[in-house]
Amino acid sequence: MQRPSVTMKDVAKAAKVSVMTVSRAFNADKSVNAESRKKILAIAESLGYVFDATAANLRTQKSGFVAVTIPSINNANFAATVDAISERLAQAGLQVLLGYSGYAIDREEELIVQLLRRRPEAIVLTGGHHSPRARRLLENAGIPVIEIWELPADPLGHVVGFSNAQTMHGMVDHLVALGHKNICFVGGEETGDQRGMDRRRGFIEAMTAHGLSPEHLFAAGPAPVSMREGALAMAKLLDSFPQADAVVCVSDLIAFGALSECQRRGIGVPEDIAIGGFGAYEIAAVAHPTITTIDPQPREIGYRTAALIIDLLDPARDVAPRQRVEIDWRLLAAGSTSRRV
Amino acid sequence: MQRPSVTMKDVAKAAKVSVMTVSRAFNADKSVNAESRKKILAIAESLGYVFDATAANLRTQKSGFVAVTIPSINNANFAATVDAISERLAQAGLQVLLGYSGYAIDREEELIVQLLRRRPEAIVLTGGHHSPRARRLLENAGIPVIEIWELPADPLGHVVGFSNAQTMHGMVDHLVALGHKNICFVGGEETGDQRGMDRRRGFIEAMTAHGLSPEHLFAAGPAPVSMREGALAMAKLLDSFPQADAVVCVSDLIAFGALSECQRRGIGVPEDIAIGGFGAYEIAAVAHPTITTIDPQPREIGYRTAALIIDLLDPARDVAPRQRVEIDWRLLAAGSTSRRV
DNA sequence: TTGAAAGCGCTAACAC
DNA sequence: GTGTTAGCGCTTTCAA
Repeated sequence: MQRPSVTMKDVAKAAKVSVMTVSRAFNADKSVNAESRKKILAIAESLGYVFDATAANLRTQKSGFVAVTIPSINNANFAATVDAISERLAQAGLQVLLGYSGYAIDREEELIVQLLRRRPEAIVLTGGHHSPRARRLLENAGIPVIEIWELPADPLGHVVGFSNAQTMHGMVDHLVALGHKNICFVGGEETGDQRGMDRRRGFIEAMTAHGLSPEHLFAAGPAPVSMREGALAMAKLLDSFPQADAVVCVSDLIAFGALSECQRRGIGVPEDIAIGGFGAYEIAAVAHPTITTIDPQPREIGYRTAALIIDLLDPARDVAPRQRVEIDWRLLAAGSTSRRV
Repeated sequence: MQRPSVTMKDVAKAAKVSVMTVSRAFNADKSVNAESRKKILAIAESLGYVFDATAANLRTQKSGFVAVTIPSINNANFAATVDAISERLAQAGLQVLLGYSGYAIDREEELIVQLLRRRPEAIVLTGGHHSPRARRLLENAGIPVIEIWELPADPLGHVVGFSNAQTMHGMVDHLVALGHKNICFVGGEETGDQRGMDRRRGFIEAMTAHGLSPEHLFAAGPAPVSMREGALAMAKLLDSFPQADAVVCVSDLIAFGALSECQRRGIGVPEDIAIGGFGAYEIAAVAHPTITTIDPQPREIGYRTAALIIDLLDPARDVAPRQRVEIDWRLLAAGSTSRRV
């Protein structure tokens, strides 16, 4: 039960070759005889040898890791982005080292330190808001830094994202075109969720641009907010502002909670009140009515991020610094916002 | 932009001490003068030094990693387990190295190889079904192996889980007590989702035990299955077996899809047909009606797993081999299954 | 309380 | 096509 610790040396001895040849066999170096290689790998397998990446990394100064931070693992959209990153990077032999910042800037700083100690070859950060020390560490790390899911005003390095504020212009335009005027917003207060706050800001901008009052803002509590909070916030909203004819929610989960609350009260959606969400979560497509939402293409964010990293790590390619990849978002109009008569 | 590569040597030189003293300072060794330590850490920070865990790991033969495999990141329950594991292990200075097996046994084998190369100090596997080579690798790895989310008949090492089949006895007993007889099951066919298949098996056992026909089984497609597939499967079910008075679904997502399909058709839940799910997903508590489900306590699985690992890695504690921690599950009766008249 | 030497398991660089 | 030597950045061990 103790570490058997079969090393390359043991394999070399058993195969009657030098350690170097074993190393070459494992790294698929062409200079090693194909037959020797096959034999060596077979002997290694029979000895139960497992290549030690730690030692190789130290020598080559390449960890094979890409560090990724997300606010929470329990969010289908971030999960989709991470999944896409992992999938694409695995093809390039890179492994994702994942960490959760818990929507807290100081948790993120500590996390970044822990991740940098592993000497990742690149680091991906969800969001563009970091502590001063975190910024310093990242700037000095000497590795590509990619911020995703936002378009930070002052990016650390590369960016793969979209304007969360802009998406809300799309949503408000859609509702105004349908004849809505008393439009409210739920979520995105000061909570550490920068993207939610950006969407709230975008809502205010868009309402103002249409000459409508952007003052009907309802809190849903600190991130992460979900369905339950959506129902509670909607109850508050209906009680305090019954004239509301549309509600924009910071996420589809909130929107679904809001929809549930309406159904509980016998309020018709979209006849009495329209509801819009964000995120194109599965629930938006399955709920009754289906929920109008914004698709931010989370997998596309992941793929583009991974592709950028692969390019950046390829010494043959000379990628310009501070790439800015803007991801298209789409409004998906659905049953929860239908034409007014 | 190239690796600045400040090493301990550089810090030592700047602080006018030996590398060894710097090492002691970073490891909070009491033998180092408190004032020296403070000074050294300040100098290190000013130089932008970041401790190199790779090098330390090689020397100490401890990686600080615990490897964890889950079928998919995009599953709130596995995410909750991983989150709880990470949280608890972080307190012990251990980092989670996460990988996705994609519900495929050969993907899992490849993943296990990749993870073992990083020399984790323990490995956690979701599920108890592995390829022969994977089993061999894990047995020879010389580290604690913990299988979770199931109670495998032939475990590799330790187990933290529950009987998926048993939970369906609970669900069927509940429905039978309410007077249901024509009970169907949706999901869990041969798809690589061992836990889903176990639940399907448990359903068949329980129905047989009650003297009821366990033959109304409906496929929902290969894992991962979700809301959409639930709606489609329910449509098939309603068309081919209109006498059905209750449906047990392999997960709450399927159950919600099934509920949606009923609502679309004007079929009353629970008046015309009762629906049960699994997983205690948030949707079960927010849907209308709320959905009766099984809570498998995913965070508890994570905490108990992490606690076990911490004990196992503590040389002072002598934990018996092949621990078997059984997690309690609970039936949460809700609106989708109400008493028959 | 601090330092010097040796080495963890692998690979770059250079021989042969 | 294969082997030898040296060393990646730390820490163990022993000495002072």
